[in-house]
Amino acid sequence: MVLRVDARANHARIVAAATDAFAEKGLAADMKEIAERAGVAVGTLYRHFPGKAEMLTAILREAIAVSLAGEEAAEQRVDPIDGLRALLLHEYTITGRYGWLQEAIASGQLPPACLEELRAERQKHDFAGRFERLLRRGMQDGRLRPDLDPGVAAALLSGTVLPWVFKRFAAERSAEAAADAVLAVFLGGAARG
Amino acid sequence: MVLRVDARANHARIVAAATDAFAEKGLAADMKEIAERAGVAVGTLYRHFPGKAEMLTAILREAIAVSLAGEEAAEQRVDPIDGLRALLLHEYTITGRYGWLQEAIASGQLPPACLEELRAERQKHDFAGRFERLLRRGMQDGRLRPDLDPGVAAALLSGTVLPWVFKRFAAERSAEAAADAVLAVFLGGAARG
Amino acid sequence: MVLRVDARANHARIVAAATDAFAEKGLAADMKEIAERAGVAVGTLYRHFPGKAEMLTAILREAIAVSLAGEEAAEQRVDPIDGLRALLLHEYTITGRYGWLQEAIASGQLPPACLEELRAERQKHDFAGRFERLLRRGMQDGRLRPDLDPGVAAALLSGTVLPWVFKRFAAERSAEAAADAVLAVFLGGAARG
Amino acid sequence: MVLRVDARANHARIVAAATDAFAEKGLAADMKEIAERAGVAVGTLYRHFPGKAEMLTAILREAIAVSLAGEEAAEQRVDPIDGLRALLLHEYTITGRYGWLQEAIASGQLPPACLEELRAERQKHDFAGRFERLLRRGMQDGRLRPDLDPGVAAALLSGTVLPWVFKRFAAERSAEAAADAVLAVFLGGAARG
DNA sequence: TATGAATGAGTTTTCATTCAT
DNA sequence: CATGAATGAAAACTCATTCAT
Repeated sequence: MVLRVDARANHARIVAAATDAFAEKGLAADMKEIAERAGVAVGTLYRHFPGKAEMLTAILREAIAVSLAGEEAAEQRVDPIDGLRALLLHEYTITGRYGWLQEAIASGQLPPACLEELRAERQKHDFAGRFERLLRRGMQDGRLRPDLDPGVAAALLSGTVLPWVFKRFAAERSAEAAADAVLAVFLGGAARG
Repeated sequence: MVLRVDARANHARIVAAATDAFAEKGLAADMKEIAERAGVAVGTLYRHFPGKAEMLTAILREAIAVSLAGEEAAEQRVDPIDGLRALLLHEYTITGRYGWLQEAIASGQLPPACLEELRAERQKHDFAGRFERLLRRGMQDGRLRPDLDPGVAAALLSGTVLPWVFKRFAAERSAEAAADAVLAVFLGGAARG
Repeated sequence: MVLRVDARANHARIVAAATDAFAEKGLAADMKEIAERAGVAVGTLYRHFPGKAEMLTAILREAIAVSLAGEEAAEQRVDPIDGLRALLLHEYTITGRYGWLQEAIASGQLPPACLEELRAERQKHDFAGRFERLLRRGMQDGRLRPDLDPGVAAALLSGTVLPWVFKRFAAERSAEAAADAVLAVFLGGAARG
Repeated sequence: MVLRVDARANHARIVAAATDAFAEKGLAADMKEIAERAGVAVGTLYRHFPGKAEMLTAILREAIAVSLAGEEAAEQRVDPIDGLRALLLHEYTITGRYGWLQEAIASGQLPPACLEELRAERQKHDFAGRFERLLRRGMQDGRLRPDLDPGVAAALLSGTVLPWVFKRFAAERSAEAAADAVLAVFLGGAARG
């Protein structure tokens, strides 16, 4: 029982350390560094995960779990525009921690094993899809222009979530302020009244 | 002197092969594979570049050169909205070839040597900054809302250029159609009239 | 902590194997061969030393340490002629193990890094200088001719220490006999009475 | 005919360049560098020599040829002490140019092919042996002590010829002065009176 | 069970040698 | 013939993974 608790704590420490390491160095971060950050020996990593790929899988799983709650909550908002705001806010909140994963997935650098195992869950996590669904609801509700192309509109919003873009425009803003500012431009348009 | 023609051709073949390989496999693409794609022996890579890092630098330099022409032309348009369209169009055109570099730079995975050598040129190439400048001009000209936040607006546009976003929304569109569609949403806003 | 014993043993085995390999093949001896001689895998060499140059540095350091004790003891002899004999004897004893290093240093083939780091210690180890100092003392003491050129005399003695010379004349002699024989000729001169 | 002259000149230039390069960098000097020093392309080296080993063989052959004349002349002197002086002088004169070869042979780093082909000639060139023969003659003539050990005495003299020793004691002396100084100590002995 | 040293396959890099021009 | 670009085997080095302690 006590051991279980210890092991569980170690597991969490390792996942956290690996998440940090990957965020800083990309997938090339090496096992030695992860072990050091976690304060354990390399061998210990292999007691908790069969290998690097599985460690990534675990992080991806965690990322998805963390995301899903917020994403689903956002999508369940009655008002689709509230939903968009909540979704942006949620993604901005986690982009610092998990943005690298987004990039790694996007650029096809994750070991295939990761992706296969998580195909189903990733589907659920696909936030660009969620933006699109919320946008469609907004169009049906009459809150958004009926002639909007939801794919394109989702692209505009979801691009702001990627770390490189986010870091740039939101460097000195709270996530809330960032979400509000993006939504203002997005809804109101840039063209003069 | 005569051989220079051959060597020059090989050089181009190597740069092209490396660009492809990096686009597909990321920076982890190995020298052997690059050589095979270029149809030369590994040693030949090292006759053309001192090492992998310098090869990357060369590609980055080429990418910047290719980008700059289009980016500067776009920025020189008299009408800032024409400029935005031209800039989007230009970036969409090259994102397939050089998007991975954008990501690699963004996520800090390039060898430091690359970045140091090209700091100045990268400044010039910074397209998010160009979006911002064009937007400011539009605001001064009265074509865009005076209360626009140009940083945020630039974020919306420049996010659509990143490969992951671009691939998604523009999969079945020409670059022109994509630019027009993005601009339409961006200028007109998503909210109902 | 416990493993340190193992690792320390391995470290010694590696240094010994490398010393042998370099003695036989010169600096061109390759890491694979050194690993085989030491009975470890190549990777293990790199756990103990950052690279080949540092391995050489370690051997050089060891060589100097081994040399210094004997050389300083020789120089401290009250009787400078005893000192010369002790110094010759000492150098003859280690020339089989470290002579190649002497040659490598002499012919400028060591990686610059080695030399830089050990410049100070090498100064102390400079045995030709020690011969000279002992000779000067002998001249002051009146044991050696006052008109001797100590640099030239040191050259005669220190030349016999180099592996190529030593192997030739001392092939079938003990180090003691060799030192005595050299000293006899050196002190007495070759000319007839 | 004209071409022959050209080719011969090139051959000489290459041998000279290679000799310089090996003297500076040791056997690790690379073909590219030799070609550059000779002012020809690498390919040209291979027109003149089948490979690096044969180039070394050629240099060794030249070194021996250059040495032999002087060494034989020295050995033919009527007075064996004149002979010793002439031999020292001769070796000091060429040690700057060919000393590295002496070291390379001594430390067994020459490709076996070199040595095999030149075994016979090397025998003749063996200057330590010549010192010994001259010393024996001096002993028979009564010019040198009858109880001298000629092998040991030869070691004392021949050690001074090796580049490392020679550079040290003869840095600021002419070859003549060096030979005289060495001979003075050698013949007169270092001991007082 | 945790540790960290050892392993060795896989990369990067070098350089003697070949060969198209 | 000379040239210098290309070749590829061999060396240096890295790092995920294993395993003795």
